[in-house]
Amino acid sequence: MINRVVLVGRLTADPDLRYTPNGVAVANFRIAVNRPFTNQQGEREADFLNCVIWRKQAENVANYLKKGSLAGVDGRMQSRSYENQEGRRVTVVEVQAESVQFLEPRGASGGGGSSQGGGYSQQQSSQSSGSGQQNRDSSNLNDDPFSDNGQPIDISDDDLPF
Amino acid sequence: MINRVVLVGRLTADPDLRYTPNGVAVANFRIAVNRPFTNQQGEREADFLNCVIWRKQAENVANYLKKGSLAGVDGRMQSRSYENQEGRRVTVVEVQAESVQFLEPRGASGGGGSSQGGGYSQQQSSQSSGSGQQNRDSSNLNDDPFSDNGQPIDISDDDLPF
Amino acid sequence: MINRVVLVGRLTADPDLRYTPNGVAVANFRIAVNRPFTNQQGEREADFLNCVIWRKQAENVANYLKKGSLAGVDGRMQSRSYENQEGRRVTVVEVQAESVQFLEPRGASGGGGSSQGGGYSQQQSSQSSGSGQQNRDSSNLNDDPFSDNGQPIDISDDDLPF
Amino acid sequence: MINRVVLVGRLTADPDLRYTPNGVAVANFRIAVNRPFTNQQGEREADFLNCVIWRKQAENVANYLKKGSLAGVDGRMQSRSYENQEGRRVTVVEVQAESVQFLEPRGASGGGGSSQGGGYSQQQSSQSSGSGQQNRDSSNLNDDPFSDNGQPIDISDDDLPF
DNA sequence: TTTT
DNA sequence: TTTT
Repeated sequence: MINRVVLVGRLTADPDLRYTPNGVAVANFRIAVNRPFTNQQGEREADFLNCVIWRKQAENVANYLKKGSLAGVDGRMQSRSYENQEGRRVTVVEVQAESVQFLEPRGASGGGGSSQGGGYSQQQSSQSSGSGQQNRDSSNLNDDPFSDNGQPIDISDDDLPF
Repeated sequence: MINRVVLVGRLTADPDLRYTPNGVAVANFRIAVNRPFTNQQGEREADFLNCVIWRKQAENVANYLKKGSLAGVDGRMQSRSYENQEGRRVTVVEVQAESVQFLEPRGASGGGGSSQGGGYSQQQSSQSSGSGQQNRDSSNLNDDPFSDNGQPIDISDDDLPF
Repeated sequence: MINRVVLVGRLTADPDLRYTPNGVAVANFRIAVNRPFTNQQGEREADFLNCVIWRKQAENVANYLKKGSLAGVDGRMQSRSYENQEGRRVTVVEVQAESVQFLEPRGASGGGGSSQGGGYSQQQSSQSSGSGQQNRDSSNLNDDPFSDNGQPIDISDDDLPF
Repeated sequence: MINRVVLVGRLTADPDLRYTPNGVAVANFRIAVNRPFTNQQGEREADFLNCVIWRKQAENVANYLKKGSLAGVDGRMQSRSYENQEGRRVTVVEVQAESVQFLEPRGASGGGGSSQGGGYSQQQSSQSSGSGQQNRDSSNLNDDPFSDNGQPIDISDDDLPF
């Protein structure tokens, strides 16, 4: 069924690169997309959208994008559901990116990040992309799957559909 | 900034139509979009995506779509953040639909719903669509903004950007 | 770079299935997409868009879609340029489909076509799809690449980027 | 019906701004979108797509974009058909842009153009955009509707659907 | 919690 | 919690 998302926005933080136990790279990043209209108070709001990308492109994203970088994303909307510590069922919606385009000119420093500059190149998914059933450690006190920085993720490669 | 979503899927339940205190119609509905690949167990999974549509189109959606109906949605991804009873900050991502296309042939009955059939017509947003800062009653025990069926929603029309 | 198209419309004719000399299937079809507004005369116009799809999906399209069928297309816009008999350079824009969704309910007969019914299934490109530099026979009197029905197409498989 | 296009690419020439007899601004521009794969010869090709935008945004495009500028386009595919001097019917496909995003950092000079720099701002269509039945002068020797620079276009405002 |  |  048709499921297509295209976004252009800026990273709100440096990307978070990890590896599955089998060595598959996966990067999470969040982009802020400014709305085309202002709210009742005359302020321009933004939407904050989590994105996931796999394999070689994940490493490229980690190497070339940082907080503040302008990037384009072409992918699919994906929903994922888990139970938090209060036993409440939480549904997370994120974008499974199939390709990411770096829109920062080469040598630009977009924000307060730490890595090297981008350069208008584009990453294309080899496969029609992945899945990302990130069955993170449920004993993790933090149930926001985008904030458990630091630890390796406990995805079995059996969960990956490629 | 570019923010574009196109989905085709089936309603998981009848749409939920409400009115703001000022009489603006707003419909919430969820669609299931089957993934183009199967998971490790060979099962075809789906993504469940919440959609919002405003005004005249909201009433059309409520009149012509029901549980099981096939529909196409063209819109934008929107994020919204609120605090639940545990004081935890929850971020909700939904699709602000700008237009909805009914893909059920006229007279078809897609599922177990209750309303009348669809018919391949399409609704187009007059304005570049709305917002949906649905600041629902915070005393509501249920903090899933898609499950507080029944009560009127307490959106001030001042919150609507059109 | 980002190049994304999503269409839902009806086939204006039966799909045209061919094979390259190396046996790669390619189907051309045209879909009519009704505009969301009416013109000055109050008539609803449509856009007529040529689409191309390769390999297994091409055969599925030929088998399950016919004139009048409702279909969804997810793909990329592609331009192609050739010289017509008058020596005039003509640019053709078509959609390279990466996936096609059949939106006709199983058993439905959409229009005046000839083949069997569709059925809500979807075809997904195995690769991030193809190209289609259809360097058709330039001695062909007809320089509309979508109307040279009948003859085999003279694409060398060397021209295919996969 | 669903008809959605999103592109990111670079202008192949300065935009062409004109006015209808009734004073409605319309800008034509062509963008080159690099393909995500290389051809048989290992070269990266591009698609060249004509875009049209109306009213206030047309003037912004003319003021802020020039040859070489990086831009994002969100719009619809539109087909238009006319007869050339040889009496041959020619179909043109172009993108009716609903919004254009300037992706060149402020002060950047993207290419060999002539006008001033862009600046990451975005133009949003007030209406769900326009049409563009650009019934150009049929006595014009050149039947490429994107190359008849210089003369005013003979669109009656009656042809505009807004 | 989920649609065919 | 957020980007320019």
